[in-house]
Amino acid sequence: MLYSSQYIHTMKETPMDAEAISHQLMLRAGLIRKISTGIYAYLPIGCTVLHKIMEIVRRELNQAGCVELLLPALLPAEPWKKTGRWDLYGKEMFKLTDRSEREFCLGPTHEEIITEVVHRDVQSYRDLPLFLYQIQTKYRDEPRPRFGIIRSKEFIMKDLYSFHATLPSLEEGYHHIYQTYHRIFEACALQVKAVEADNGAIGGSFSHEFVADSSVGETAYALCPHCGWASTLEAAKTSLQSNDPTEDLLTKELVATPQQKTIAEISAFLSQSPDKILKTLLYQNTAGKRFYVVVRGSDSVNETKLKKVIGEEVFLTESDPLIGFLGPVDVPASQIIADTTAIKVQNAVTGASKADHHYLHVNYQRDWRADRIEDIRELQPGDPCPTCGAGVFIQNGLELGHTFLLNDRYTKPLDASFVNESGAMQPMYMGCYGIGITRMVAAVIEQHHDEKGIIWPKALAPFAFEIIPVNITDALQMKTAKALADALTSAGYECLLDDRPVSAGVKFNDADLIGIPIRLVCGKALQKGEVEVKIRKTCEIFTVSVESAIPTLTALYDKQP
RNA sequence: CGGGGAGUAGCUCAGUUUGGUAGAGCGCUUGGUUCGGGACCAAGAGGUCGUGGGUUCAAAUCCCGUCUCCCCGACCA
Repeated sequence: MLYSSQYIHTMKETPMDAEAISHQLMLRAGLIRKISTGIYAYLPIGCTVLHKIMEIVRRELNQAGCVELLLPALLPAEPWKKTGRWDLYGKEMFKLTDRSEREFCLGPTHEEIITEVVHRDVQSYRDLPLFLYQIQTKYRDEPRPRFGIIRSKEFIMKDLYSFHATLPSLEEGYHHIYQTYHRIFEACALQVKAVEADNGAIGGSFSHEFVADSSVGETAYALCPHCGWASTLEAAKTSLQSNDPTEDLLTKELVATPQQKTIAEISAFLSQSPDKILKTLLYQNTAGKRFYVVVRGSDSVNETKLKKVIGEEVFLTESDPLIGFLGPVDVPASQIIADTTAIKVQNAVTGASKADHHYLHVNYQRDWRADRIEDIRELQPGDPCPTCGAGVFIQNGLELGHTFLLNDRYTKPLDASFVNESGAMQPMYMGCYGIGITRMVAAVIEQHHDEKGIIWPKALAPFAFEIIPVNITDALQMKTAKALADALTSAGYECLLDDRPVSAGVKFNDADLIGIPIRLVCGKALQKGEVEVKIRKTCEIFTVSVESAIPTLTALYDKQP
């Protein structure tokens, strides 16, 4: 393939509005172009990489017994209404109507529609289990798209759905896909961890996120260095035990704390450490019902955990005049949700529900009670690992895949039932498993680049070899370059021959930017009958004779990661 | 949704304070000299200064509206 007949437009300067390294490199190397916020076009070499990823995903899934199909991107509203997600999905869903005012959405995900399809065709347990997947563009109206294709309004996802006759079959299928996912990421040279996760809006019982190490990750998760346990903060149970020695319970005391609203201020003003302070947060549901949420001053509430406990959407109230001086004393226990650690704080400091005042020496049972005592605090670095007790780390990563057990969350409302072995009707058990294909491109670049540009792992490289005749007016250089390209191509390797009439430096820098694994230079060494070989990843350079080049190069390529 | 910043040539940006004929570098075109790490010389092309209105003899510049884009935050009492 001649460079001049390809469509590769590199940029010397980094576009101002690109933050993440992968975003900058994709723009500079000419893989993508921005069309609008969160919407990108894939230029030919970006498109090639995308296809390589899709092929790996297909190969591994097909090998694992999954079957590909293609669902529409434009979806009717009815099934979404049946499962309640037409409203639940909220503003993230692109909704539209056709000319006769029928309601549709651009699919943000496809549980409903696949369930409808399967429901029509599958009537017997003999047809189960079933693993169906598609590679399809998804549409989500993200509140804040960012980092190029990492968080965008339109993206390509591989979504797989499994259907089962029994729960054990579902769990077996889940683990099967879990293993397959590790193989997929490994085949794409991605370092990925499986992390216990929250099920999110999709519903279900347990779940994992597959998270890539990345500096631009938006998924915070806890990791145990000792046993390897990992969990997103939204799902992480905290097993912190308060082992304070028992103190004498002192008499509750009202103190003036003018203008001292934050934990930091009160901690300084009263010389109390934050973990001796009770923080009271006021939440309300959409109907305006109040919830007083109590955690230690040193802790934060994880709202995902809180919402799960409450069982509905709640919002932090910011307008109450007593904010800064709220406390659980004298609040009915039915309105209080306390964290498990909060009730153990003895002789605590807390707001007095009176402006500019706090109480000292407040104690659970005696001074306040909560009807609900739950794990709602966010895990903090150094907290004990729930499985082995070692101190956990917290780090960020980039979510590439997510697996869920959905049970009958969708099959029941959509009436996707089958006749089981004993002849009875029952809803199918369902699992769902996604991989962000477009996001993987960015993740690979995040993990494989240097200051000069991208370093493609060979499984994803748009070309295996890049051949550079230093001077295209030199007949010997061009002839040799073309001969090498032809030989490598007929041996089954994709080659890019940079035939542009530009200076050597331009070609070298573009080659480094684009990141083809092996570069061949036909230049001054040709006088000795040699071509120069550069390995992009290691920057190692050596020469080989033209005659022995092909076997040497193919052997070298086959050894590349 | 809240806050901050920015829209001037394909890209990066200057010019705006203090109103007076539209600028630079890179890129692009043509010719020549170069030819192993983003070469040089010469000649060119390219912008209704995001957009609508207002003030003024005169607006990229001042005022009001509007659109788009980027960043940060999305509330821890």
